[in-house]
Amino acid sequence: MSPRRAAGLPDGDVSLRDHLITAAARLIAERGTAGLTVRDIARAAGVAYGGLYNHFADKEELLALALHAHVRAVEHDLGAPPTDGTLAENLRAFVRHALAVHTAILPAFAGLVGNPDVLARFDALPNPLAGGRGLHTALVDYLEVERERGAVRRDADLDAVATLLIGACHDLVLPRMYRGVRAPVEVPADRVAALVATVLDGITGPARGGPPGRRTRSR
Amino acid sequence: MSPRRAAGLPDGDVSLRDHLITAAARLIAERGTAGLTVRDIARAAGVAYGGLYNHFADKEELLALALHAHVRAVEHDLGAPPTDGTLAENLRAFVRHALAVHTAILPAFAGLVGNPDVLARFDALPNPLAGGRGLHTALVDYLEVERERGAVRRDADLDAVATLLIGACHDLVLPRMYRGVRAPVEVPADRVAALVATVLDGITGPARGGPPGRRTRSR
Amino acid sequence: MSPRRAAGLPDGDVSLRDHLITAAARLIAERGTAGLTVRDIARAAGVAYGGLYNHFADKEELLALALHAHVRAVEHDLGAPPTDGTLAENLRAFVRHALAVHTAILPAFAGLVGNPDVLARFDALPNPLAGGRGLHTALVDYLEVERERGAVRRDADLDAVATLLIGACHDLVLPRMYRGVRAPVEVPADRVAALVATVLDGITGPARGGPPGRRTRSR
Amino acid sequence: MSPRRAAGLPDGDVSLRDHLITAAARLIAERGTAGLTVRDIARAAGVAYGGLYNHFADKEELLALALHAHVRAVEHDLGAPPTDGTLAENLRAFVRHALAVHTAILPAFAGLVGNPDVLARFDALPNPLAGGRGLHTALVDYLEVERERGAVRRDADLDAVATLLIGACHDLVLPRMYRGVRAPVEVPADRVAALVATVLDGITGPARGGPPGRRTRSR
DNA sequence: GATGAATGAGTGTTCATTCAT
DNA sequence: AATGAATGAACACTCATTCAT
Repeated sequence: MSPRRAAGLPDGDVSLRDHLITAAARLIAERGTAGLTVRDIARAAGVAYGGLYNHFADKEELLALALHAHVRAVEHDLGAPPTDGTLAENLRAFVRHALAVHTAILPAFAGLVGNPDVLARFDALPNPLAGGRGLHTALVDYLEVERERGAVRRDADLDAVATLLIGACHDLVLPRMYRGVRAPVEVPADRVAALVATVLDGITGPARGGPPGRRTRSR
Repeated sequence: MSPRRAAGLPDGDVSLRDHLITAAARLIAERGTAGLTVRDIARAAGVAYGGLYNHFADKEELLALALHAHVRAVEHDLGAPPTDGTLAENLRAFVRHALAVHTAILPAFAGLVGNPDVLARFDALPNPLAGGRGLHTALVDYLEVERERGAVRRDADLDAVATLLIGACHDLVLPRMYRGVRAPVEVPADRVAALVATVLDGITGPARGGPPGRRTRSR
Repeated sequence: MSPRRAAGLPDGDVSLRDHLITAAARLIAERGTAGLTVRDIARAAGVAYGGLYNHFADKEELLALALHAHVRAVEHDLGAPPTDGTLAENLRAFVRHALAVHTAILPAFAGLVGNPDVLARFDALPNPLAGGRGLHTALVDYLEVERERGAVRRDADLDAVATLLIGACHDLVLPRMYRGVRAPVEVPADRVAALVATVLDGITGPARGGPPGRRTRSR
Repeated sequence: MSPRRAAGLPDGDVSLRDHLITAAARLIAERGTAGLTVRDIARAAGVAYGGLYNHFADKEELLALALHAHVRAVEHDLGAPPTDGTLAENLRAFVRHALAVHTAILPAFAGLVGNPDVLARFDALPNPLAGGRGLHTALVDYLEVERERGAVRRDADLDAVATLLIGACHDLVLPRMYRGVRAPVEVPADRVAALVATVLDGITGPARGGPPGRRTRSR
């Protein structure tokens, strides 16, 4: 006599625990974490909400795990940005990648500010992004390869580059999030190119080669 | 002839309306906007919560105004970053300024994701940052002056610079916020310098002058 | 030094007390008593709501007086039904009159069920309808005159007639009120005629003179 | 397998939903609908108020159902008026029945003026009175039978008769309701008889047979 | 007397969590 | 183990009434 199987459980070897995490992650992807209730999650999973507490200490634990699953799902869906082009091409692809990642992920995190519980538990899990390394480290690693190849100056601060480029993605995504927009960011190609060109060429000294970045636009 | 004075009102020429906004702004500074209730605000103001509705249409209106007041208070406390040094010095000061601003302000905004009402009303108020121009525009404006002076290349994309530097501040502040840390960010001076140097000098081409940025650190 | 004059008080020799009663009566006429607040009344009077308590013990007292004023206003506006036609004509006019009175008055009373205070105080005031006699007594009085003239049988129970005809008006008005309709009842003339004819002629015995009442309609 | 049982639930096969409806109906019977709160209802049911929302969309839905239950209970308790006597006897019984029905039911409905929601939802339910037909239709139907039998004149307006008799019940009950009296109306038998006699015999023409109605009384 | 801001009990409703079944 | 009704603290908001001015 095995115990009863939950109603909404799909066939196959899936535990209710994993099923709930998956369902919650899907909801997070669709609506962010703000205003998510345990009833919502159980309904999305096709399962009774009380049983949730057989598998998780509380809502926070489930959310932390679902958040993790969501981030992994986003990474899986987006794949890794290509590294087989020129340095500039690769960085532009990386920026587009990071924009997509942040669009998908920030609403999930933002809903949890003031819920340090969930975020603390999330931190205890391995950083899921870029194979456990995080976008930042992934970018630094890539740049190190380029530096070995001589494409990047020896004295370049690769950590700063990562902070600048990934930060720029935050800056482009955040205002949309505040307005509740969930659609993917449509950053024009020339904006992405300008970010990369600025980091590659700097803004001082004699004019550099390559197509010039656009002139200043007022926001 | 005048109506009764609220119990918790400080001495002096302060309306309850302003007192409530101030109290709410203080709470926002201390705890962010997440989970803030009208009773919390009234208690912090030492005042009955019902009276709030004599002065504001609803909680959202008060929050939008308090958010505005909070941002203004932050800006007032921090002052404007200096612009009388070298380009690099000024940009480093700006980055430190933006870091402080974001540390103080992001938790307030992040708690409002999924509450587009408040943000919409906030948007209807004049942008309080940098004399109504916002940090981004302020930075672009400053850089335009430097470009006029010839300190910045003519083809530099100043909008991209602003996005990169302000974005970097987001990137440095966000992880702390997720951990619920409210203390000011302590970004080492050399990290700030590296960000600015990267933007000024780029990372390709022959080595530039000035003190070299630190070599790559893994996070 | 006379005391200050209330802001919204019209010119002339009107006390704030009367002004408030009038304003409240007007609101009752427009919206019934359900959901009426002291703020509504004071705003309608253009006067501070606190001062209300200088003139009335509480909201209930004001409502009772306003109700009374409203009923008197309705009676004044509608005038007395004519009594110079035939018996049937006069009764039809009376029914139309009573329908108008009830349309105007029932919403005021219905909103007060479960507020016995107000109704008790209203009862303590003289019955305003039909010169203090009420519709019922007015109708009985009129019928007594007709009986003296021989138009009505000696053994007729005039009290019963009044209850039947006035009651019929209730029955026609009530369902509309439940649906929140405030527009005047549009009872077709033949329905009014049928009510009067039924009371005059009865429904048994040999056919009577006069135009026959309509046949049964299913409602 | 089954969920927990509510604390205040009586033994036997009763769902909390039905229990709440019953409790609310009892409260309506005792106090009318005016001023009824969800907490009142839950307390009367011996149950936590939050659970109400597991079974009803909102207070209005519960009230509409409770109102319906109340009306059905009243009808059930009173039974159907007999129709096996003479025409006059049957009508007198009907009037007594309608008086009892209105005494029990009017306070419930009157408390809902200005709450059209509840009444709209009540209307969507089948009319519970007289087997779904309503008192008015029931009376008309009965009178049609009598007309077939020749006890009522062919040209009688049966709809008018129903409006007069049922309206008279309103008229007798309403003033008591305004005074908050909830006890059954004690209308003397001769008053009921006079109403019926008036409708049957009219008040004009030669004296009719049967015991004469009482002479006029001033109220 | 007049003012209207201040007060706080009370309202309908939500939702994480418990627990009898 | 799974169920979902039951629970009640918490929420935003209303409004009759008070009272310093």
